Amino acid sequence: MTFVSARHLPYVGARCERCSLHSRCLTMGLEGAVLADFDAMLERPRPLKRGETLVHQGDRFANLYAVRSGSLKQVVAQGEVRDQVTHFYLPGELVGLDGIGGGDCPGNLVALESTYVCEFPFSRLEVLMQDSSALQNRLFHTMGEELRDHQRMMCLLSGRTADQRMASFLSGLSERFRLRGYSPTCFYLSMSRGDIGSYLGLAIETVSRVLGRFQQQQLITLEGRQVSLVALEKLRRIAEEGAGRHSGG
Amino acid sequence: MTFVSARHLPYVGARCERCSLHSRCLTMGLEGAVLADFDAMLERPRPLKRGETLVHQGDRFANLYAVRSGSLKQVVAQGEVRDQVTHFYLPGELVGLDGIGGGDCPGNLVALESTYVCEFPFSRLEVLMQDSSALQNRLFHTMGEELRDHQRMMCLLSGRTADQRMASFLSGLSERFRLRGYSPTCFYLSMSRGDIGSYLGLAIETVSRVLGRFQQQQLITLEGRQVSLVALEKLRRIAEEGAGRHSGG
DNA sequence: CTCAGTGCTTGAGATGCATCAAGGCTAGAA
DNA sequence: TTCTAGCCTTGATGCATCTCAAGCACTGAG
Repeated sequence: MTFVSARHLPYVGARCERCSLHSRCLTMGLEGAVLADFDAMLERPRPLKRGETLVHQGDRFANLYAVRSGSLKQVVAQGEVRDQVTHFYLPGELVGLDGIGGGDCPGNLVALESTYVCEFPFSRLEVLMQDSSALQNRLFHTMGEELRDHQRMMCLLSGRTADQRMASFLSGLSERFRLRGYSPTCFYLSMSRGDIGSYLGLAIETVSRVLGRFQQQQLITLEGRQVSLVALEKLRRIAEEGAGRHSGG
Repeated sequence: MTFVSARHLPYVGARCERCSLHSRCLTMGLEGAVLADFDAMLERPRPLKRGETLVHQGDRFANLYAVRSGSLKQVVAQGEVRDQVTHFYLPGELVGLDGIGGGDCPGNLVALESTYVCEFPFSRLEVLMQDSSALQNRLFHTMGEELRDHQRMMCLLSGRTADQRMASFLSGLSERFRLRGYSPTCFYLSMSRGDIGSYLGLAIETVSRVLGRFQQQQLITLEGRQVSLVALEKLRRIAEEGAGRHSGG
């Protein structure tokens, strides 16, 4: 008989092969023995409460995480500069890739609501990957996607108006929810206006004003953090409009 | 006797083990047979002329590249939105990671001056990595670093003043040159003011004005594209000052 | 219930940077 | 040499967004 640490409650029932996110997780395409090995490797820590920190900036890098339910934000503090939100993580997304090869974790990971994650020790993942090219490919692909996401974000932050950033943010969330089987037009913003502003490079008042404007223009409806995208196509168009700052028109 | 394609001039003399960038390249830590396999895998295409395109946006992703000498920029075109520079690559840096797992290349790669690269077919790299955990680690680490770079860039673009961006850009270049054995205080900007502006999210006129101001303040001296960082420490301090936009002070 | 704290909204004014416009410098072609 | 084209600089102006300030709504504690 073995004991389970206080931190790791026995989610004995949980198994990758039965997980609804299996096909969107690192496990995509894994089968049989490899999937079993993978499953045996991971931990399912107790759920995080809203505001609780999963990983602290500067912690030694050791694990990747997958969000099973709930959501997280990554917050980076840089010296005197005020903290900045660099990422939001939704169910089915892989967390912690930016710590790989860096020795320690580049930011705090904070739960935005009650959140369940799976924990993969990276050192064991490395071993598994040596035996499974499928798993190796999967992780490389996921990192490549994250690089492309960051690139899009850099383009967004550099030379787009507040309206475009907000429209892009909302339609981006919509797409991520849709891909995971949730409603693409009606969802709850688990992050505060302040988090959104920090992420988009806008003052909190600007976030509030833009959302208000969108509501007036009947692009969205808003009740607190519950948002409904009434005119998703128009939002998309705003997000991709040629005329931003720097655009000469 | 085999023929060499017109595109691939016979740099027969070049070998990874003798390359001065060996210890900063993907090959870092590789030895013996693995290094020889690696060497055998790569191509050394003819040098690119200034303005020449190594990879076109939308090309099928196939290769990673390492800069041996010269420099490149990555330019991303997004629909109606004007092109945006998302990256500069200096000698010893790995190019193309953001194409992994994406099917096609996310941006144009354009030489800023006469530039030599090495070309690694990614499919062969994948095979080599199955045999060499050192190589696998190395690539993961490099991708992790690139993610952290992007993160820093996102923080820079979101909520920092023009002066801070420029100071950060210059001290960042300085550091990259230093790490590669070049002078950290005196170097040539192979990119135009327009490229810098696009990269930093500033209008070209602003780039010019900020550089002028820095020169007046005796932080740098400037002759065309030749720059000398007179007060590198002050630049670093400006780059990391708490007071930016959004910082409440 | 009151009170304090937090998150959000709204208004008024300040400002950093983009934009528009003009001119200078350099390199290459004729 | 002159002409042209890029690239860069400098000045004047306008505007998007930040900042400051006030007030509302909600929540939890006492």
